[in-house]
Amino acid sequence: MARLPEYLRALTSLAEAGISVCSSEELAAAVNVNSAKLRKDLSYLGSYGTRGVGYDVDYLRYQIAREIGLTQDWPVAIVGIGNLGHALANYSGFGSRGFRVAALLDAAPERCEESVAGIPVRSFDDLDAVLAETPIAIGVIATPAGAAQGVADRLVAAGITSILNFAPTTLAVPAGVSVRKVDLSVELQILAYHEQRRAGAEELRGAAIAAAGEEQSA
Amino acid sequence: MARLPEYLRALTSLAEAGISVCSSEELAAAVNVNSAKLRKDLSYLGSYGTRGVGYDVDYLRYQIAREIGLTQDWPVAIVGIGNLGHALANYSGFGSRGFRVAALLDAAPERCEESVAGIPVRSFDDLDAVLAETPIAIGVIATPAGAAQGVADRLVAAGITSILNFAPTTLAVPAGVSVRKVDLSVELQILAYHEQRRAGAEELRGAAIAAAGEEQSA
DNA sequence: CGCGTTTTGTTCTCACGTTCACAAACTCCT
DNA sequence: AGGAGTTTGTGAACGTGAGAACAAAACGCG
Repeated sequence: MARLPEYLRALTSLAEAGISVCSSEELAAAVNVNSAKLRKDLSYLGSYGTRGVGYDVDYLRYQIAREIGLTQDWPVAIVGIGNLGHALANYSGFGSRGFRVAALLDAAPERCEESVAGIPVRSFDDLDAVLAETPIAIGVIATPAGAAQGVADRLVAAGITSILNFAPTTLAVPAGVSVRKVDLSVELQILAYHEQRRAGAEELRGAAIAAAGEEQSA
Repeated sequence: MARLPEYLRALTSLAEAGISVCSSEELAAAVNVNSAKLRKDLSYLGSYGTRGVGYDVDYLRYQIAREIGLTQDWPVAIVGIGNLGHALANYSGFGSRGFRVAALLDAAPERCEESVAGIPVRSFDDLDAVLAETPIAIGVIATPAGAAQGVADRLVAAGITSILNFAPTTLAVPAGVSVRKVDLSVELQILAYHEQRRAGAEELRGAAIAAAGEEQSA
């Protein structure tokens, strides 16, 4: 389930606050979900709570981390070291959960600095050589939209089965390869849509009030 | 619907390729969705296709853009000009669709350069003053997790009703405020989960084959 | 002008996810 | 030890969204 990471983060917050036991109600409130849904999600990975008491924060944290696979190391390669690639390479939250930036690749490595965040930038053409040196589990595409599909194809051909795509394109990949997409522009458009609907509703309300006023005056 | 932006992008691609008419089947293939679902989505905003022919690319593009609200200007403020804030301010895809970075805010503006991408960085304490100078429709939070809720509260208090949150926290906001979340770490964890399941399935297959072999030999 | 072909718009069915509600189980207090 | 109060885990209803199938409509051709 896609909610497990959220639960995990909330549990980590609780643990840092010194709380060692919490109820499904409390945890659900922290993640803004229904408590029944949360309990069902947790029950899916086993009965790790005690009735009448709640969940042991640290124990549940470990169980969720194990379910997600965070007990192992996930080496990540970032392709495309532009503005976004830089920011991603420097992103501290990366390493905190078993994810490790193991390689930086760019079509034109001479264009950017030789190393970013202490990691050398290699040429994307050397992909196979890099993979031979260090295993890579997840490829992050931070290239312009035009290059994304080509990069994805080559990553898949090199044996990578998990891709996180920041380029504003829908990638076509064979079955058995997971792709997650992060798209700034889509999120903004969704916000704009709701914002516009709110504005439209307000106008309608205003018009209705005006019409009511006219009716009264008529 | 959250798929409209995807359709819009695919249509733009088609238009750039010089295609002026397309069927629901073609468009659906470009976005990796079922054609019936696509037709249903489009019919929700009116009957803009012609049976036996398909959809006029430019016309449909305009209709979707109008539905989303992209025919107007959406001024955006970015709060938190760290690594990510920099990258966002410089992100070119921002302006392409009616979104315009109208203000950059940071708790400590003296820490970063005076201006990023040609836009001056103001102090977040001057939020009200900035809003008085220039209208802001959408607030983008690119601060560390700890500061995010406080920033959100102040944005909401200042009258902003749409927030795009890049900080790894779930924000609590009053009803009537839209929040979209972009969370790198969650996406990676979802990928890791699937990757682990794939690895686990492979092991199980291997074990089953081994067991079958043992059975045969027994 | 009418028929066949193509493609939309829509209806119906189904499956999934969410929510409610309750029984089982555990703790605390007397 | 027993009962009251909590809280989990889960079975059943509910609503929503997805997919298949079909009717209506537009175009082209004879």
